[in-house]
Amino acid sequence: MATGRTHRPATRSRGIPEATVARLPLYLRALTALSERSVPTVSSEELAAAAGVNSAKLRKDFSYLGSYGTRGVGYDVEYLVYQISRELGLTQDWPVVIVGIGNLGAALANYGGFASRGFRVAALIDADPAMAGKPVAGMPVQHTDDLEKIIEENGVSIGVIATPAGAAQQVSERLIAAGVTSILNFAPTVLSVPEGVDVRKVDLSIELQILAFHEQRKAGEGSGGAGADVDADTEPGADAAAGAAPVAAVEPPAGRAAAAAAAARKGGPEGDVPAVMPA
Amino acid sequence: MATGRTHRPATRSRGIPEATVARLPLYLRALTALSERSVPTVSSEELAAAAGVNSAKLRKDFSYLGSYGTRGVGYDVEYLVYQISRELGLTQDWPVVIVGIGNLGAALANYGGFASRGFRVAALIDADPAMAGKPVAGMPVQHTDDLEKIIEENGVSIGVIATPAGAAQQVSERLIAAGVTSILNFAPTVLSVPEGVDVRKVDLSIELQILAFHEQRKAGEGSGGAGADVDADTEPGADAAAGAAPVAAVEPPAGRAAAAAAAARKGGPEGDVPAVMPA
DNA sequence: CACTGTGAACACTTTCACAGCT
DNA sequence: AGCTGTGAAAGTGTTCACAGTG
Repeated sequence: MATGRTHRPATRSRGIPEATVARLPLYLRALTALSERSVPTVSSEELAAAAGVNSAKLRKDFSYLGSYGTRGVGYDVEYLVYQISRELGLTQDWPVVIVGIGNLGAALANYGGFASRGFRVAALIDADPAMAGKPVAGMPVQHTDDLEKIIEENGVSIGVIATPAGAAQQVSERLIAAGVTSILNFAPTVLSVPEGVDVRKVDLSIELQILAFHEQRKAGEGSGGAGADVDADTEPGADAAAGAAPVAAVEPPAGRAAAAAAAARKGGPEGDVPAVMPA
Repeated sequence: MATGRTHRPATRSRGIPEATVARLPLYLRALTALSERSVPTVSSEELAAAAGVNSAKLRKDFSYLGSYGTRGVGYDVEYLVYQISRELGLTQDWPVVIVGIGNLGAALANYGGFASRGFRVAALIDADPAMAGKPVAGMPVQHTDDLEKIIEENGVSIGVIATPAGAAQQVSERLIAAGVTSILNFAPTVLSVPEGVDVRKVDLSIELQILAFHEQRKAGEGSGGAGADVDADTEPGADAAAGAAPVAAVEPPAGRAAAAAAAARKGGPEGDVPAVMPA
């Protein structure tokens, strides 16, 4: 148990590390695939490979759930599927609402994996009156005016926000006031929410920017100010140059005034990073 | 990602921690907003609040980039925008291709923030011949047959996969063979790629499952230890919330046979967690 | 004085390596 | 013999608190 920070009740340690929780869905997916192929048992090694992690990590993760394996044999697939599902709360049904039915919202609504795993789309909500009543994914879009009613009547506690950035904060406040306590936010904004409400964020441009950072490292940078590509991110086993990365030279640093000008030029036509979808 | 091997050169390295890299886009977004309001300087405290992190973390993050602030004053907004953009590689143009133009692919193609920040959609690619030529986001969809040609001609090094799960691995292999070295994967599969290729994953059902886990904690389970929640990001506001969360009790554990049966019952109609979009 | 920049403490995560069970 | 489960070590990330500076 290591250093218990404050006093954790010595009961069955219910404290599953966040990093482990984030991997459970991965294991579950791999296990489900095995289950469909009627594979009865897996070793930590096999399952880890399927989930894309290493086996020590997997075993450690499972050890937080309990001792569900059999030494010398491995894990019973069906049993583990059940245990992980239960741990994740997927043995109950979670009604969710999707707010903002643009391209992205529609894509989410059509997402099959939703229904198959304990989640049920209870309603699609959009602010555009022209959308109201239109069927999306076999379900009529409802107007934002009814948001509170919909949340309450369906006992919704998880909301998905797929609105433009400008609307997201307000939508989140209405969702929360109506009883939602978990939000999955696709709008490119930081939501500020009261304690006790969980927010997870999915943000395309952040992901791309992180990729660009690493991509830049791979490309050139052999010499000069920035130093060698220290973080031996990986060996260029397969020649990174193949793709002829863009060569545009980075403008050299300059005095603050000049730099500021350069930065200002970048200001796009749109305001802040705009919303993922237009309506 | 990179198996960090043995000794790290003790040179005061350019090694920016991954966690910091992941936050730079957040800072950049907040700074861009300030820049548009012509705010000349920010303190770490203010900027941190806008980005949803705490100020110590922000200062530490910036310290990896260099000393870009002024003691007693704060940071010059324009200057920081430029420095972070440069660090992230956004001063150059990154052509990207999107493969799989279903609902999600179309949503991504229409995503405005793409273009405004160093990323340019070079092509939309889909396997459906019926899609070929159709305009999406003002751009004709091209057929998968031409994938390699498109990648090479445009010098694309970043690919976005928005295909069904079943196609993702193969698509990634073709992208990589053609020169792509960074992939943003929206398909619910673990991609296996050679060393030197970065993959980032965006997965709706994983995010929902993580939310469900925490949601479940909030609902029942009042007695046990774990009380705190995930991410205490912003300042505590009103504690309100108080939603009526679903109360359905989790089925009690049972003997292995019974549990397995229960688990089996859950097997969804669809195969594995299906793709986000139908292509 | 206000605010940055940073060493040092602390907390969390991953990895190692092996004891222990079947 | 084979594989799980887990302490302990190593590595990463976060927070504290204050020295240093404009």
